Amino acid sequence: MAADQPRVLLVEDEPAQREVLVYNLKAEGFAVSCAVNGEDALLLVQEEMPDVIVLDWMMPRLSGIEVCRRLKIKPETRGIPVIMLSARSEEVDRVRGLETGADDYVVKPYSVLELMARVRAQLRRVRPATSGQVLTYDDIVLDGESHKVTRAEQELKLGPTEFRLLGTFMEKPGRVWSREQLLDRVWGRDIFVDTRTVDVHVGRLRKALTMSGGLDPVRTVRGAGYSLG
Amino acid sequence: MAADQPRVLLVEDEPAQREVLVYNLKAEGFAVSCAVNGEDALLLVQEEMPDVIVLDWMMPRLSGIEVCRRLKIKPETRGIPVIMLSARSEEVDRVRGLETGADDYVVKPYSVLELMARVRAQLRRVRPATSGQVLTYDDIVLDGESHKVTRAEQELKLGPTEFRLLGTFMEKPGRVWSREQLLDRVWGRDIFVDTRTVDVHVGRLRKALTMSGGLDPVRTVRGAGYSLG
DNA sequence: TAAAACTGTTACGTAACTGTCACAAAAGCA
DNA sequence: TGCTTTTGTGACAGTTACGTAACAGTTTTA
Repeated sequence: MAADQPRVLLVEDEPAQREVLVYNLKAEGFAVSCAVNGEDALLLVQEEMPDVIVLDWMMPRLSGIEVCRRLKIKPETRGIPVIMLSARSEEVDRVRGLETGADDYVVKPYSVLELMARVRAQLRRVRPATSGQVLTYDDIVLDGESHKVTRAEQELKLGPTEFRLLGTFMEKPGRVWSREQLLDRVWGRDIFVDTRTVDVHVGRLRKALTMSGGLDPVRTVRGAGYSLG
Repeated sequence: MAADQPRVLLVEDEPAQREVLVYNLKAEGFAVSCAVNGEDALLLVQEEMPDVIVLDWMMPRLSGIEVCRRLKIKPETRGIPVIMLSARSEEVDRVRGLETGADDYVVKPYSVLELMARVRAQLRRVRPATSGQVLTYDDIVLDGESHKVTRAEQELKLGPTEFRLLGTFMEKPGRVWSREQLLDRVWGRDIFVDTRTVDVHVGRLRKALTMSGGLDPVRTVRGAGYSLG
Protein backbone atom coordinates (compact mmCIF):
# COMPACT_ATOMS: atom_id res chain seq x y z
CA MET A 1 0.00 0.00 0.00
CA ALA A 2 1.07 3.53 -0.66
CA ALA A 3 3.52 4.70 1.95
CA ASP A 4 2.24 8.23 1.73
CA GLN A 5 -1.38 7.59 2.52
CA PRO A 6 -2.81 10.26 4.75
CA ARG A 7 -2.96 9.02 8.33
CA VAL A 8 -6.13 9.48 10.31
CA LEU A 9 -6.43 8.87 14.02
CA LEU A 10 -9.93 7.97 15.11
CA VAL A 11 -10.83 8.34 18.75
CA GLU A 12 -14.20 6.85 19.55
CA ASP A 13 -15.25 4.64 22.43
CA GLU A 14 -18.46 3.28 20.95
CA PRO A 15 -17.62 0.09 19.05
CA ALA A 16 -20.30 0.15 16.34
CA GLN A 17 -19.56 3.73 15.41
CA ARG A 18 -15.88 3.02 15.40
CA GLU A 19 -16.27 0.07 13.07
CA VAL A 20 -18.25 2.03 10.56
CA LEU A 21 -15.93 4.97 10.58
CA VAL A 22 -12.85 2.81 10.26
CA TYR A 23 -14.42 1.03 7.36
CA ASN A 24 -15.29 4.23 5.61
CA LEU A 25 -12.03 5.96 6.27
CA LYS A 26 -10.14 3.02 4.91
CA ALA A 27 -12.38 2.92 1.87
CA GLU A 28 -11.40 6.54 1.31
CA GLY A 29 -7.83 5.45 1.16
CA PHE A 30 -6.63 6.65 4.54
CA ALA A 31 -4.40 4.82 6.92
CA VAL A 32 -6.49 4.55 10.06
CA SER A 33 -5.42 4.06 13.61
CA CYS A 34 -7.81 3.82 16.51
CA ALA A 35 -8.00 4.81 20.10
CA VAL A 36 -10.88 3.99 22.38
CA ASN A 37 -10.15 6.51 25.07
CA GLY A 38 -8.37 9.74 25.72
CA GLU A 39 -5.15 8.35 27.14
CA ASP A 40 -4.64 5.99 24.26
CA ALA A 41 -5.33 8.84 21.95
CA LEU A 42 -2.59 11.01 23.38
CA LEU A 43 -0.10 8.18 23.24
CA LEU A 44 -1.00 7.28 19.69
CA VAL A 45 -0.71 10.83 18.53
CA GLN A 46 2.92 10.84 19.66
CA GLU A 47 3.58 7.54 18.06
CA GLU A 48 1.82 7.90 14.74
CA MET A 49 1.81 11.62 14.12
CA PRO A 50 -1.43 11.47 12.16
CA ASP A 51 -2.36 14.06 9.60
CA VAL A 52 -5.80 14.55 11.06
CA ILE A 53 -7.67 13.44 14.18
CA VAL A 54 -11.34 12.56 14.45
CA LEU A 55 -12.29 12.89 18.07
CA ASP A 56 -15.45 11.89 19.85
CA TRP A 57 -16.70 14.36 22.40
CA MET A 58 -18.01 11.98 24.98
CA MET A 59 -15.60 9.45 26.29
CA PRO A 60 -14.94 7.83 29.61
CA ARG A 61 -12.04 9.20 31.67
CA LEU A 62 -10.48 11.79 29.47
CA SER A 63 -13.10 13.63 27.47
CA GLY A 64 -12.59 14.61 23.88
CA ILE A 65 -12.50 18.23 24.81
CA GLU A 66 -9.69 17.63 27.24
CA VAL A 67 -7.72 15.61 24.75
CA CYS A 68 -8.10 18.37 22.24
CA ARG A 69 -7.01 21.00 24.74
CA ARG A 70 -3.85 19.10 25.57
CA LEU A 71 -3.02 18.54 21.94
CA LYS A 72 -3.34 22.20 21.20
CA ILE A 73 -1.00 23.13 24.02
CA LYS A 74 1.97 21.15 22.78
CA PRO A 75 3.73 22.84 19.90
CA GLU A 76 4.51 19.60 18.10
CA THR A 77 0.91 18.48 17.95
CA ARG A 78 -0.75 21.82 17.66
CA GLY A 79 -0.69 21.73 13.91
CA ILE A 80 -2.72 18.55 13.58
CA PRO A 81 -6.31 19.33 12.67
CA VAL A 82 -8.92 17.96 15.04
CA ILE A 83 -12.45 17.21 13.97
CA MET A 84 -14.78 16.88 16.91
CA LEU A 85 -17.81 14.65 16.95
CA SER A 86 -20.48 15.87 19.26
CA ALA A 87 -23.80 14.36 20.18
CA ARG A 88 -25.64 17.53 20.97
CA SER A 89 -25.72 20.86 19.34
CA GLU A 90 -25.78 22.78 22.60
CA GLU A 91 -22.56 21.29 23.66
CA VAL A 92 -21.01 22.20 20.38
CA ASP A 93 -21.83 25.76 21.18
CA ARG A 94 -20.07 25.34 24.44
CA VAL A 95 -17.14 23.93 22.61
CA ARG A 96 -17.08 26.97 20.50
CA GLY A 97 -17.37 29.19 23.50
CA LEU A 98 -14.59 27.45 25.34
CA GLU A 99 -12.27 27.69 22.42
CA THR A 100 -10.84 24.26 22.73
CA GLY A 101 -9.18 24.75 19.45
CA ALA A 102 -10.94 22.08 17.44
CA ASP A 103 -10.59 22.83 13.78
CA ASP A 104 -13.98 21.53 12.84
CA TYR A 105 -16.86 19.84 14.52
CA VAL A 106 -19.59 17.59 13.27
CA VAL A 107 -22.86 17.19 15.07
CA LYS A 108 -24.35 13.76 15.48
CA PRO A 109 -26.24 12.52 13.69
CA TYR A 110 -24.00 13.29 10.82
CA SER A 111 -23.89 11.73 7.43
CA VAL A 112 -20.80 9.63 6.96
CA LEU A 113 -20.39 11.30 3.60
CA GLU A 114 -20.28 14.65 5.26
CA LEU A 115 -17.70 13.55 7.76
CA MET A 116 -15.52 12.13 4.99
CA ALA A 117 -15.77 15.41 3.17
CA ARG A 118 -14.66 17.28 6.27
CA VAL A 119 -11.74 14.95 6.80
CA ARG A 120 -10.64 15.48 3.24
CA ALA A 121 -11.09 19.20 3.64
CA GLN A 122 -8.81 19.29 6.67
CA LEU A 123 -6.28 17.16 4.89
CA ARG A 124 -6.21 19.52 1.98
CA ARG A 125 -5.40 22.27 4.42
CA VAL A 126 -2.54 20.41 6.03
CA ARG A 127 -1.12 18.81 2.93
CA PRO A 128 -1.87 21.56 0.54
CA ALA A 129 -2.87 20.90 -3.01
CA THR A 130 -3.34 17.20 -3.26
CA SER A 131 -0.71 16.44 -0.68
CA GLY A 132 2.13 18.90 -1.20
CA GLN A 133 4.10 15.84 -2.05
CA VAL A 134 5.59 14.71 -5.27
CA LEU A 135 3.68 11.95 -6.98
CA THR A 136 5.30 9.77 -9.58
CA TYR A 137 3.95 7.37 -12.11
CA ASP A 138 6.12 6.00 -14.83
CA ASP A 139 7.89 9.02 -16.27
CA ILE A 140 5.20 11.41 -15.08
CA VAL A 141 5.99 13.57 -12.08
CA LEU A 142 3.43 15.72 -10.34
CA ASP A 143 4.73 18.22 -7.84
CA GLY A 144 1.94 19.28 -5.54
CA GLU A 145 3.92 22.14 -4.11
CA SER A 146 5.00 23.92 -7.24
CA HIS A 147 1.92 22.78 -9.13
CA LYS A 148 4.04 21.53 -11.94
CA VAL A 149 3.81 18.38 -13.96
CA THR A 150 6.55 16.93 -16.07
CA ARG A 151 6.71 13.95 -18.34
CA ALA A 152 10.11 12.67 -19.34
CA GLU A 153 11.72 15.76 -17.81
CA GLN A 154 9.56 17.95 -19.96
CA GLU A 155 7.10 20.32 -18.36
CA LEU A 156 3.46 19.97 -19.30
CA LYS A 157 0.93 22.72 -19.42
CA LEU A 158 -2.21 21.69 -17.60
CA GLY A 159 -5.27 23.66 -16.60
CA PRO A 160 -6.36 23.56 -12.95
CA THR A 161 -8.98 20.91 -13.57
CA GLU A 162 -6.62 18.69 -15.50
CA PHE A 163 -4.08 19.10 -12.74
CA ARG A 164 -6.50 17.95 -10.07
CA LEU A 165 -7.71 15.18 -12.30
CA LEU A 166 -4.22 13.87 -12.83
CA GLY A 167 -3.55 14.32 -9.13
CA THR A 168 -6.51 12.13 -8.31
CA PHE A 169 -5.42 9.47 -10.75
CA MET A 170 -1.89 9.48 -9.46
CA GLU A 171 -3.01 9.12 -5.87
CA LYS A 172 -3.92 5.55 -6.64
CA PRO A 173 -2.62 4.33 -9.95
CA GLY A 174 -4.64 1.46 -11.31
CA ARG A 175 -7.77 2.31 -9.40
CA VAL A 176 -10.79 2.84 -11.57
CA TRP A 177 -12.69 6.02 -10.79
CA SER A 178 -16.26 6.41 -11.90
CA ARG A 179 -17.30 9.66 -13.47
CA GLU A 180 -19.33 10.44 -10.37
CA GLN A 181 -16.40 9.87 -8.09
CA LEU A 182 -14.24 12.08 -10.20
CA LEU A 183 -16.85 14.80 -10.12
CA ASP A 184 -16.85 14.48 -6.35
CA ARG A 185 -13.11 14.61 -6.05
CA VAL A 186 -12.05 16.97 -8.75
CA TRP A 187 -14.97 19.29 -9.14
CA GLY A 188 -16.31 19.12 -5.61
CA ARG A 189 -19.45 17.89 -3.99
CA ASP A 190 -22.89 19.24 -4.74
CA ILE A 191 -21.79 20.55 -8.07
CA PHE A 192 -24.14 20.23 -10.97
CA VAL A 193 -22.05 19.23 -13.91
CA ASP A 194 -22.82 16.71 -16.58
CA THR A 195 -20.88 13.48 -16.21
CA ARG A 196 -19.82 13.66 -19.84
CA THR A 197 -17.80 16.72 -18.95
CA VAL A 198 -15.42 14.33 -17.26
CA ASP A 199 -14.77 12.69 -20.62
CA VAL A 200 -13.86 15.98 -22.17
CA HIS A 201 -11.37 16.78 -19.45
CA VAL A 202 -9.90 13.33 -19.58
CA GLY A 203 -9.47 13.90 -23.28
CA ARG A 204 -7.69 17.18 -22.63
CA LEU A 205 -5.48 15.55 -20.04
CA ARG A 206 -4.63 12.81 -22.49
CA LYS A 207 -3.74 15.29 -25.15
CA ALA A 208 -1.42 17.11 -22.80
CA LEU A 209 0.21 13.89 -21.63
CA THR A 210 0.83 12.54 -25.09
CA MET A 211 1.73 15.84 -26.70
CA SER A 212 5.39 15.03 -26.99
CA GLY A 213 5.16 11.42 -27.93
CA GLY A 214 4.53 9.29 -24.85
CA LEU A 215 1.96 6.55 -24.71
CA ASP A 216 -1.45 7.36 -23.30
CA PRO A 217 -1.33 6.26 -19.64
CA VAL A 218 -5.03 6.78 -19.03
CA ARG A 219 -7.14 3.70 -19.35
CA THR A 220 -10.80 3.80 -20.22
CA VAL A 221 -12.83 1.12 -18.52
CA ARG A 222 -15.98 0.90 -20.52
CA GLY A 223 -19.07 1.16 -18.40
CA ALA A 224 -17.05 1.94 -15.29
CA GLY A 225 -14.79 4.95 -15.59
CA TYR A 226 -11.13 5.76 -15.96
CA SER A 227 -7.89 4.87 -14.32
CA LEU A 228 -4.22 5.57 -14.60
CA GLY A 229 -2.49 2.55 -15.96
CA MET B 1 -30.78 -0.33 -21.67
CA ALA B 2 -30.29 0.51 -18.04
CA ALA B 3 -28.15 -2.45 -17.28
CA ASP B 4 -26.45 -2.47 -13.95
CA GLN B 5 -29.07 -0.53 -12.07
CA PRO B 6 -28.17 0.27 -8.50
CA ARG B 7 -30.07 -1.97 -6.12
CA VAL B 8 -31.90 -0.42 -3.22
CA LEU B 9 -33.41 -2.40 -0.40
CA LEU B 10 -36.33 -0.66 1.25
CA VAL B 11 -37.38 -1.82 4.68
CA GLU B 12 -40.64 -0.24 5.78
CA ASP B 13 -43.64 -1.83 7.44
CA GLU B 14 -46.14 0.89 6.73
CA PRO B 15 -47.79 0.14 3.34
CA ALA B 16 -48.62 3.69 2.25
CA GLN B 17 -45.12 4.93 2.96
CA ARG B 18 -43.68 1.96 1.21
CA GLU B 19 -45.72 2.58 -1.92
CA VAL B 20 -44.56 6.13 -2.20
CA LEU B 21 -40.94 5.31 -1.71
CA VAL B 22 -40.97 2.38 -4.10
CA TYR B 23 -42.57 4.55 -6.72
CA ASN B 24 -40.01 7.28 -6.33
CA LEU B 25 -37.01 5.02 -6.10
CA LYS B 26 -38.06 3.25 -9.26
CA ALA B 27 -38.61 6.57 -10.98
CA GLU B 28 -35.00 7.38 -10.10
CA GLY B 29 -33.94 4.30 -11.95
CA PHE B 30 -33.11 2.09 -9.03
CA ALA B 31 -33.92 -1.57 -8.73
CA VAL B 32 -36.02 -1.75 -5.60
CA SER B 33 -36.66 -4.68 -3.36
CA CYS B 34 -38.81 -4.52 -0.28
CA ALA B 35 -38.94 -6.00 3.14
CA VAL B 36 -41.73 -5.35 5.60
CA ASN B 37 -39.94 -6.43 8.73
CA GLY B 38 -36.53 -6.93 10.15
CA GLU B 39 -36.20 -10.64 9.56
CA ASP B 40 -37.14 -10.35 5.92
CA ALA B 41 -34.69 -7.53 5.62
CA LEU B 42 -31.78 -9.57 6.90
CA LEU B 43 -32.64 -12.44 4.59
CA LEU B 44 -33.04 -10.20 1.59
CA VAL B 45 -29.75 -8.50 2.22
CA GLN B 46 -28.00 -11.86 1.97
CA GLU B 47 -29.85 -12.76 -1.16
CA GLU B 48 -29.74 -9.52 -3.07
CA MET B 49 -26.66 -7.77 -1.77
CA PRO B 50 -28.14 -4.33 -2.37
CA ASP B 51 -25.99 -1.28 -2.93
CA VAL B 52 -27.83 0.76 -0.33
CA ILE B 53 -30.46 0.11 2.33
CA VAL B 54 -33.24 2.45 3.38
CA LEU B 55 -34.33 1.32 6.78
CA ASP B 56 -37.31 2.36 8.84
CA TRP B 57 -36.62 2.85 12.50
CA MET B 58 -39.84 1.53 13.95
CA MET B 59 -40.85 -1.91 12.94
CA PRO B 60 -42.55 -4.83 14.62
CA ARG B 61 -40.36 -7.59 16.02
CA LEU B 62 -36.89 -6.59 14.89
CA SER B 63 -36.42 -2.85 15.04
CA GLY B 64 -34.52 -0.95 12.41
CA ILE B 65 -31.84 -0.14 14.88
CA GLU B 66 -31.28 -3.79 15.61
CA VAL B 67 -31.22 -4.72 11.94
CA CYS B 68 -28.65 -2.06 11.34
CA ARG B 69 -26.52 -3.18 14.22
CA ARG B 70 -26.48 -6.72 12.93
CA LEU B 71 -25.61 -5.65 9.43
CA LYS B 72 -22.71 -3.59 10.63
CA ILE B 73 -21.30 -6.47 12.61
CA LYS B 74 -20.90 -8.80 9.66
CA PRO B 75 -17.93 -7.95 7.49
CA GLU B 76 -19.65 -8.88 4.26
CA THR B 77 -22.55 -6.52 4.82
CA ARG B 78 -20.75 -3.81 6.70
CA GLY B 79 -19.92 -1.94 3.55
CA ILE B 80 -23.52 -1.44 2.52
CA PRO B 81 -24.63 2.06 3.41
CA VAL B 82 -27.70 2.27 5.60
CA ILE B 83 -29.99 5.27 5.60
CA MET B 84 -32.25 5.32 8.62
CA LEU B 85 -35.75 6.73 8.57
CA SER B 86 -37.18 7.82 11.86
CA ALA B 87 -40.47 9.28 12.90
CA ARG B 88 -39.07 10.65 16.07
CA SER B 89 -37.06 13.74 16.07
CA GLU B 90 -35.81 13.67 19.60
CA GLU B 91 -32.09 13.85 19.65
CA VAL B 92 -31.61 10.82 21.79
CA ASP B 93 -33.00 8.65 19.09
CA ARG B 94 -31.05 10.31 16.38
CA VAL B 95 -27.87 9.74 18.24
CA ARG B 96 -28.69 6.16 18.98
CA GLY B 97 -29.46 5.63 15.32
CA LEU B 98 -26.00 6.65 14.31
CA GLU B 99 -24.38 4.81 17.11
CA THR B 100 -25.62 1.61 15.59
CA GLY B 101 -23.59 2.50 12.58
CA ALA B 102 -26.12 3.97 10.17
CA ASP B 103 -24.42 5.96 7.46
CA ASP B 104 -27.05 8.62 7.22
CA TYR B 105 -30.21 9.57 8.94
CA VAL B 106 -33.39 11.17 7.67
CA VAL B 107 -36.14 12.37 9.97
CA LYS B 108 -39.80 11.95 9.11
CA PRO B 109 -41.51 13.83 7.70
CA TYR B 110 -38.82 14.11 5.09
CA SER B 111 -38.90 15.45 1.61
CA VAL B 112 -38.84 12.65 -0.89
CA LEU B 113 -36.45 14.67 -2.97
CA GLU B 114 -34.08 14.93 -0.09
CA LEU B 115 -34.19 11.23 0.57
CA MET B 116 -33.49 10.54 -3.10
CA ALA B 117 -30.53 12.87 -2.97
CA ARG B 118 -29.18 11.05 0.06
CA VAL B 119 -29.62 7.69 -1.61
CA ARG B 120 -27.78 8.93 -4.65
CA ALA B 121 -25.05 10.38 -2.51
CA GLN B 122 -24.48 7.09 -0.72
CA LEU B 123 -24.52 5.25 -4.01
CA ARG B 124 -21.91 7.49 -5.51
CA ARG B 125 -19.64 6.49 -2.73
CA VAL B 126 -19.92 2.73 -3.03
CA ARG B 127 -21.13 2.02 -6.50
CA PRO B 128 -18.37 1.23 -8.93
CA ALA B 129 -16.28 -0.29 -6.25
CA THR B 130 -19.17 -2.48 -5.16
CA SER B 131 -16.43 -4.95 -4.52
CA GLY B 132 -13.21 -3.04 -4.25
CA GLN B 133 -11.84 -6.33 -3.12
CA VAL B 134 -9.87 -8.93 -4.93
CA LEU B 135 -11.62 -12.18 -5.64
CA THR B 136 -9.72 -15.33 -6.43
CA TYR B 137 -10.78 -18.67 -7.77
CA ASP B 138 -8.22 -21.18 -8.91
CA ASP B 139 -5.86 -19.22 -11.13
CA ILE B 140 -8.45 -16.57 -11.89
CA VAL B 141 -8.09 -13.22 -10.17
CA LEU B 142 -10.68 -10.48 -10.34
CA ASP B 143 -9.66 -7.11 -8.98
CA GLY B 144 -12.70 -4.98 -8.28
CA GLU B 145 -10.69 -1.85 -7.77
CA SER B 146 -8.75 -1.86 -10.98
CA HIS B 147 -11.41 -3.77 -12.88
CA LYS B 148 -8.83 -6.17 -14.13
CA VAL B 149 -9.20 -9.89 -14.55
CA THR B 150 -6.29 -12.22 -15.00
CA ARG B 151 -6.00 -15.93 -15.51
CA ALA B 152 -2.62 -17.49 -14.92
CA GLU B 153 -1.08 -14.03 -14.71
CA GLN B 154 -2.48 -13.13 -18.08
CA GLU B 155 -4.92 -10.28 -18.43
CA LEU B 156 -8.29 -11.05 -19.95
CA LYS B 157 -10.40 -8.72 -21.98
CA LEU B 158 -13.98 -8.77 -20.74
CA GLY B 159 -16.93 -6.60 -21.59
CA PRO B 160 -18.83 -4.95 -18.75
CA THR B 161 -21.48 -7.65 -18.66
CA GLU B 162 -18.99 -10.47 -18.65
CA PHE B 163 -17.09 -8.73 -15.91
CA ARG B 164 -20.14 -8.45 -13.67
CA LEU B 165 -21.15 -11.98 -14.51
CA LEU B 166 -17.79 -13.34 -13.49
CA GLY B 167 -17.86 -11.14 -10.42
CA THR B 168 -21.16 -12.65 -9.40
CA PHE B 169 -19.89 -16.17 -9.92
CA MET B 170 -16.71 -15.52 -8.00
CA GLU B 171 -18.52 -14.04 -5.05
CA LYS B 172 -19.79 -17.48 -4.23
CA PRO B 173 -17.94 -20.20 -6.09
CA GLY B 174 -19.94 -23.38 -6.34
CA ARG B 175 -23.27 -21.70 -5.91
CA VAL B 176 -25.69 -22.42 -8.70
CA TRP B 177 -27.36 -19.34 -10.10
CA SER B 178 -30.55 -19.58 -12.07
CA ARG B 179 -30.85 -17.54 -15.23
CA GLU B 180 -33.43 -15.37 -13.53
CA GLN B 181 -31.13 -14.70 -10.59
CA LEU B 182 -28.34 -13.78 -12.90
CA LEU B 183 -30.57 -11.43 -14.85
CA ASP B 184 -31.50 -9.80 -11.58
CA ARG B 185 -27.98 -9.55 -10.37
CA VAL B 186 -26.01 -8.77 -13.46
CA TRP B 187 -28.49 -7.01 -15.68
CA GLY B 188 -30.69 -5.42 -13.07
CA ARG B 189 -34.23 -5.82 -11.98
CA ASP B 190 -37.18 -4.89 -14.15
CA ILE B 191 -35.17 -5.47 -17.25
CA PHE B 192 -36.83 -7.25 -20.07
CA VAL B 193 -34.27 -9.51 -21.53
CA ASP B 194 -34.69 -13.04 -22.72
CA THR B 195 -33.29 -15.59 -20.29
CA ARG B 196 -31.41 -17.21 -23.15
CA THR B 197 -29.31 -14.08 -23.35
CA VAL B 198 -27.65 -15.31 -20.20
CA ASP B 199 -26.49 -18.37 -22.11
CA VAL B 200 -24.90 -16.23 -24.74
CA HIS B 201 -22.99 -14.18 -22.23
CA VAL B 202 -21.92 -17.23 -20.30
CA GLY B 203 -20.62 -18.52 -23.59
CA ARG B 204 -18.68 -15.33 -24.18
CA LEU B 205 -17.29 -15.45 -20.69
CA ARG B 206 -16.23 -19.05 -21.24
CA LYS B 207 -14.51 -18.15 -24.44
CA ALA B 208 -12.57 -15.37 -22.74
CA LEU B 209 -11.61 -17.59 -19.83
CA THR B 210 -10.38 -20.46 -21.98
CA MET B 211 -8.81 -18.33 -24.67
CA SER B 212 -5.28 -19.15 -23.66
CA GLY B 213 -5.68 -22.78 -22.79
CA GLY B 214 -7.23 -23.14 -19.34
CA LEU B 215 -10.06 -25.50 -18.56
CA ASP B 216 -13.60 -24.14 -18.56
CA PRO B 217 -14.40 -23.34 -14.92
CA VAL B 218 -18.07 -22.61 -15.55
CA ARG B 219 -20.38 -25.50 -14.89
CA THR B 220 -23.75 -25.88 -16.57
CA VAL B 221 -26.40 -27.35 -14.31
CA ARG B 222 -29.03 -28.64 -16.62
CA GLY B 223 -32.46 -27.35 -15.77
CA ALA B 224 -31.10 -25.09 -13.04
CA GLY B 225 -28.49 -22.64 -14.21
CA TYR B 226 -24.76 -22.06 -13.98
CA SER B 227 -22.07 -22.01 -11.36
CA LEU B 228 -18.38 -21.49 -11.03
CA GLY B 229 -16.69 -24.75 -10.29
C1' DT C 1 -8.97 47.28 -21.14
C1' DA C 2 -8.32 43.59 -24.45
C1' DA C 3 -6.40 39.18 -25.00
C1' DA C 4 -5.67 34.66 -23.53
C1' DA C 5 -6.89 30.71 -21.03
C1' DC C 6 -10.17 27.86 -19.23
C1' DT C 7 -14.78 25.87 -18.62
C1' DG C 8 -19.05 23.03 -19.64
C1' DT C 9 -22.08 21.60 -23.23
C1' DT C 10 -23.38 19.89 -27.51
C1' DA C 11 -23.23 17.16 -31.64
C1' DC C 12 -21.61 13.68 -34.36
C1' DG C 13 -18.61 9.76 -35.85
C1' DT C 14 -16.97 5.40 -34.45
C1' DA C 15 -15.86 1.27 -32.13
C1' DA C 16 -17.42 -1.81 -28.79
C1' DC C 17 -20.92 -4.16 -26.87
C1' DT C 18 -25.67 -6.13 -26.65
C1' DG C 19 -29.66 -9.05 -27.44
C1' DT C 20 -31.98 -12.08 -30.53
C1' DC C 21 -32.37 -15.56 -33.68
C1' DA C 22 -31.58 -19.91 -35.98
C1' DC C 23 -29.70 -23.97 -36.05
C1' DA C 24 -26.39 -27.48 -34.15
C1' DA C 25 -25.20 -30.25 -30.41
C1' DA C 26 -25.97 -32.52 -26.17
C1' DA C 27 -28.66 -34.53 -22.56
C1' DG C 28 -32.55 -36.70 -20.74
C1' DC C 29 -36.33 -39.98 -21.34
C1' DA C 30 -39.23 -44.07 -22.80
C1' DT D 1 -33.24 -46.54 -30.57
C1' DG D 2 -35.92 -42.34 -31.67
C1' DC D 3 -38.14 -38.29 -29.67
C1' DT D 4 -38.17 -34.22 -26.72
C1' DT D 5 -36.05 -30.75 -24.15
C1' DT D 6 -32.30 -28.03 -23.01
C1' DT D 7 -28.04 -25.80 -24.00
C1' DG D 8 -24.02 -23.94 -27.14
C1' DT D 9 -22.83 -20.72 -30.44
C1' DG D 10 -22.02 -18.05 -34.94
C1' DA D 11 -24.02 -14.32 -37.23
C1' DC D 12 -26.08 -9.94 -37.40
C1' DA D 13 -28.50 -5.76 -36.72
C1' DG D 14 -29.36 -2.41 -33.18
C1' DT D 15 -27.78 0.15 -29.43
C1' DT D 16 -24.74 2.39 -26.38
C1' DA D 17 -20.64 4.45 -24.59
C1' DC D 18 -16.80 6.91 -25.71
C1' DG D 19 -13.53 10.39 -28.17
C1' DT D 20 -13.28 14.72 -29.79
C1' DA D 21 -13.92 19.10 -32.37
C1' DA D 22 -16.39 23.16 -32.11
C1' DC D 23 -18.52 26.81 -29.61
C1' DA D 24 -20.13 30.07 -26.42
C1' DG D 25 -19.71 31.79 -21.90
C1' DT D 26 -16.66 32.84 -18.09
C1' DT D 27 -12.53 33.82 -15.60
C1' DT D 28 -7.79 35.03 -15.45
C1' DT D 29 -3.91 37.37 -17.14
C1' DA D 30 -1.26 40.96 -19.12
